[in-house]
Amino acid sequence: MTRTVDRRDVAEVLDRIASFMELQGEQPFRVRAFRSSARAVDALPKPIQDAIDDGSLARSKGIGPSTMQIVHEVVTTGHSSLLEDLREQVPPGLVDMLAISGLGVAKIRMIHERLGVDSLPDLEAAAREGRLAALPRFGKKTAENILQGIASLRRASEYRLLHHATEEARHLTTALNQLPGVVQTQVVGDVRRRMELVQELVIVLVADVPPAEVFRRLADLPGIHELAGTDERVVTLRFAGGSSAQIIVTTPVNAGAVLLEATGSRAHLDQLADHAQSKGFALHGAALWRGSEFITTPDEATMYRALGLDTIPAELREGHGEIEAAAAGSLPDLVQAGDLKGLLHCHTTMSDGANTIEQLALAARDAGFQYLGVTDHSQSATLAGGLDPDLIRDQAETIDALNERLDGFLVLKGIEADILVDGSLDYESDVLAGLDFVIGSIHSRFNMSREHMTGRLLSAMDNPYLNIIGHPTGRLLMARNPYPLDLDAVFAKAAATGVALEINADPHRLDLDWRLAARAREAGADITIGADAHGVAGLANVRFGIDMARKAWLTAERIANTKSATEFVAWAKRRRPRAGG
DNA sequence: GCCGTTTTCGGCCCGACTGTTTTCAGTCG
Repeated sequence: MTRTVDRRDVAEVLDRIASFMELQGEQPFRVRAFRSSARAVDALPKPIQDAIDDGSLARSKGIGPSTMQIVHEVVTTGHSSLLEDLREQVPPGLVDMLAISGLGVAKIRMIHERLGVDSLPDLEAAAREGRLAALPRFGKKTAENILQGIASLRRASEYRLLHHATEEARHLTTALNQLPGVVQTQVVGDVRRRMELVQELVIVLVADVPPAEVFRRLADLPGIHELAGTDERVVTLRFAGGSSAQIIVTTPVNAGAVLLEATGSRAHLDQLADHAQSKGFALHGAALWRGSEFITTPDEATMYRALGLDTIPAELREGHGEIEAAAAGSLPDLVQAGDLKGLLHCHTTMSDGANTIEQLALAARDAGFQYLGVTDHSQSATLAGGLDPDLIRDQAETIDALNERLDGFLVLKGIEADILVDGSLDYESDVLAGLDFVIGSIHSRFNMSREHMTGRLLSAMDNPYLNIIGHPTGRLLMARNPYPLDLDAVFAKAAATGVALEINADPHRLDLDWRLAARAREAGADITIGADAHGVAGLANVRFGIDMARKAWLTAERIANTKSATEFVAWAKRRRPRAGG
C-alpha cells in the first residue's frame, strides 16, 4: 500500500519534471510553467484532495489542464508516467546536481558530455581528482565550490525543515489517535523542542494496552511500509515514500518520565539527571527512582515537581541554564502566539507578493491581529518589483483609503529597503519620512569580508529612519550559510541605537537563529518577529518566529510587535530627528 | 505549459554584478 499522497509530494513531482525538462533543453517557458505549478500546489492552504474536490486547485494561478492531469495521476496512482518517461531519457543524477549552488544546466551538460559523469558520487570523484578543474570554463575554485555543495546536499538529506516535520507529525498523530487503546499521543523530540532542523520524528503513545498489541495495530495503518522494532517499547515506522518516524509506547503511570526522556535534549537530560541525584533521586531507563522505589509520573509536571523544579517549557530544554532557573523559580514568562498584536514584514502584489494589501489585511484581522505592516521590496530589487518613490506614494494612498474602511484594524506603511554596500538605504530621507516604519535588509554582495559586512550593518543602523534589520545574517537553512559578521558588535549597536533585530519567521530562514537571538537579548537589543509573508498563507509563518523567540528565552515586552499599533509607530518614530530641529 | 484576451496566439519578471576565466553562467530578490 502506498502512503497517502500530500501536496508536497505532488509539488515535488512537478518540480522534478521541470528539472528533467530543463536538462533536456526544453523551452525555458515550459520549464518555468511546471515550476510555477509546483509552487502553486505547495502553497495550497488545504489538503490536495480537498482542493481537487472543491475545484480550487483547478482555479489556482499556474495550474492548467496539463498539470491538472498530472496532479490527478499522482494523487490516484502515486506516480507520474511523464516523470517516469523523463527518467528514462535523462540520468536522475544530473537532476540532483541542479541542487548544487553554482551548477546550472549548461555546466551540468558539459560535465556529463565531457566526463561522462551522471551521479553525485561520480561528480565528487571527478572534482577530487582534478578532472573537473581541467574542463574549459571550470577551475580549481569551481571544483572546491562543487565539493562544498555536495557536502551540504548530504547534510540536507539527513534533516527536514521544522515546518515540514511539523506537518508530517500532525498527519501521523491524527492517524495514531484512531488506534484503539491509545489514550494520548504527543509529538516529542526535536519537533516538540521546535528545533529549526529536525533529524527524526518521534511520537510517544500513551496506551492502556500492552505495547505488542499497539504495534500489531500499527502495522495495519494505511501507508506503513515496514515496522522495524528496536526494543519492546520502541518501533520505527518506515513509509513507502522513504521517510520514517519513531514511535515510543508507554503506560499512563510512567508517561511523564517517558515524555521527558523522549523530548530531550541530551544536554537537558544529563543536567536533569545530575540535579535528580543531588535530590536523592535517580533517572534510569526513562523512569524516576528513589533507591529501589519506582515513582509514578503520570505527567511531566509531576516529575519536575518531584525534583523541586517548575515545569520547564519544551522549547527551553537545551541545557542553557533552564534547570537552575526552574529551581530558583525564575523561568521567564515566555512570549506566546497571542501576545503578537501586529504582523510585520509582508509583501504584496505591488512587489513580489501573491495577494493585495486588502487581502492580507483581512486575513490578518481574521487571524486576530490588530495591525499589518506592509513592507514591499525597495527600488534596488528590480526583479522582485521593488517600489520607486512614486509607487510608494501610490501605495500610501491605497493604504489610507483602506484604513478608512477597516474598522478597528490598521495597515501600517513600511518598506523593506535594501542596505547597499556602503550601508546606506536605497531611498532618501524624505521618502522614508513618509512611512510608519522601515526594515533594512541585505540582499546583495553576500561575500564581503567580515569586517566590511559588519561595517555595512553598523553604518545602516546610524540611519534614524531604520527600525529593523531584516533577516540579519542572510542564512537559508541547508541552502546558504550566513554572511560573516561580528555579531557582538551588531548586537551592541542595536541596543545602543534602538534598532531592532528581526527573527524572520520564514521557515527557510528562521534568522536570527534562536541561539543568536538569546545573545541579542542579553545584549539588550529589541527584537521583532517578521512574517516575511509573500501571500496570505505566509502570514501563518509567525508561529515559527514565536517558537524561535521562546527558544531564545524572550518575553513579550522584548518584542516590538507585541505593542499596540499606536505604541509601535511611536516606537518606530522615536529615532527620527524632530521637525524643525 | 499557462495566461489572457485586443479570444486561438503571443508573451511570459531584470539587469547589475560576480567569480572564474578570458566571454559567460550563475546569483539576488
